[in-house]
Amino acid sequence: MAGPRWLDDHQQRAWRGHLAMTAQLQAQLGRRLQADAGLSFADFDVLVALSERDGPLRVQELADGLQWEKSRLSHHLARMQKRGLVERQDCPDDARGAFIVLSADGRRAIEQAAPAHVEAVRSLVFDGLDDRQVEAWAAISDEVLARVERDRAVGS
Amino acid sequence: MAGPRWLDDHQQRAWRGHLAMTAQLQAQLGRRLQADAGLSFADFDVLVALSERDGPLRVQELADGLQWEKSRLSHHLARMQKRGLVERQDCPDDARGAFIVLSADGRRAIEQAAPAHVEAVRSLVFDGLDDRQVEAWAAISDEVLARVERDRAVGS
DNA sequence: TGCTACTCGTTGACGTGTCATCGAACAGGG
DNA sequence: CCCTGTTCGATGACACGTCAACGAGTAGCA
Repeated sequence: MAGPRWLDDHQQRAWRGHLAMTAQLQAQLGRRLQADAGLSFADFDVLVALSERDGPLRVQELADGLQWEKSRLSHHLARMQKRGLVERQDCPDDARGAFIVLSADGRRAIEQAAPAHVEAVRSLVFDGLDDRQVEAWAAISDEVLARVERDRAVGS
Repeated sequence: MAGPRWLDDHQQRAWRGHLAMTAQLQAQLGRRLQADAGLSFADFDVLVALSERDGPLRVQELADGLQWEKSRLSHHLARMQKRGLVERQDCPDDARGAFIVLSADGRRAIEQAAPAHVEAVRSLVFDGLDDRQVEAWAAISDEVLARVERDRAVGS
């Protein structure tokens, strides 16, 4: 069972803690969002991205901003459109392309969902952490993200 | 757009960093696992749980250990059984129940996959963090996890 | 024994994510 | 203008996760 370079006890503990925490936190935030506003976590991310840069957005731009694969976004937008959360407009510059805009319902949904979601993030996460921990957390995430992206670039 | 109790800049930065990091890290580890051993992240978790407590395991025990919903586990075990990674035995004590055991292929798969996976976790995560950061990370995860579980208990 | 209530694990329906692939449209060089 | 290669976004097939519901078995109690 012992390969070379196993994890030491502290690393093991941190890693298992991270896995458990992310899974449970994600699930709980998702459940709340669903109960409060009928939105999934993914819906929320799309709506936030659309409302931040208000106005039509190309599918590819949206995918870049969300760091989603284009096919995932295409499927998701189709479902959201069917529910009336977003609308498509065709793109005069490029006949292949499509613009995505928030519908009135979509805007209503995000504006209604956001306060409760932010409050949930605050109460589940930040109310338990002091400033030093928040800084440390950001630094850790940045470091790991940088490594993952380097690795992704190499592997491709 | 300004509800009561928004996130401050540091919190915002930490939160977005966390979301991006977890998404990318999970995806990258999953891709590697898939490429190296033909396993998904979920397969890996199940196989680890089965190999840690060597021998037959009741479905519910497995679900508790993994913190998975029983239906998710049932679906997943069906797929893994179809691929020959696990086997079922019936349970003499309780005719409703089922025992799950690692198959020979399953054991081979986990033993082959584990070293590369651990090495990936090390190189993507822990090689970039010092001891103090690892401790801080574990403390943060524990604190958030405790809050989520309290919240989950209340809400139900 | 017979009744009720509960637990075990499975199932079906449905939303979601990934991969490979597609047709259509663009871009640039002959 | 045509040809070639690329990009845009959509699609089909399939793996995955959740919810509600189910049948079968168990436990408690009269």
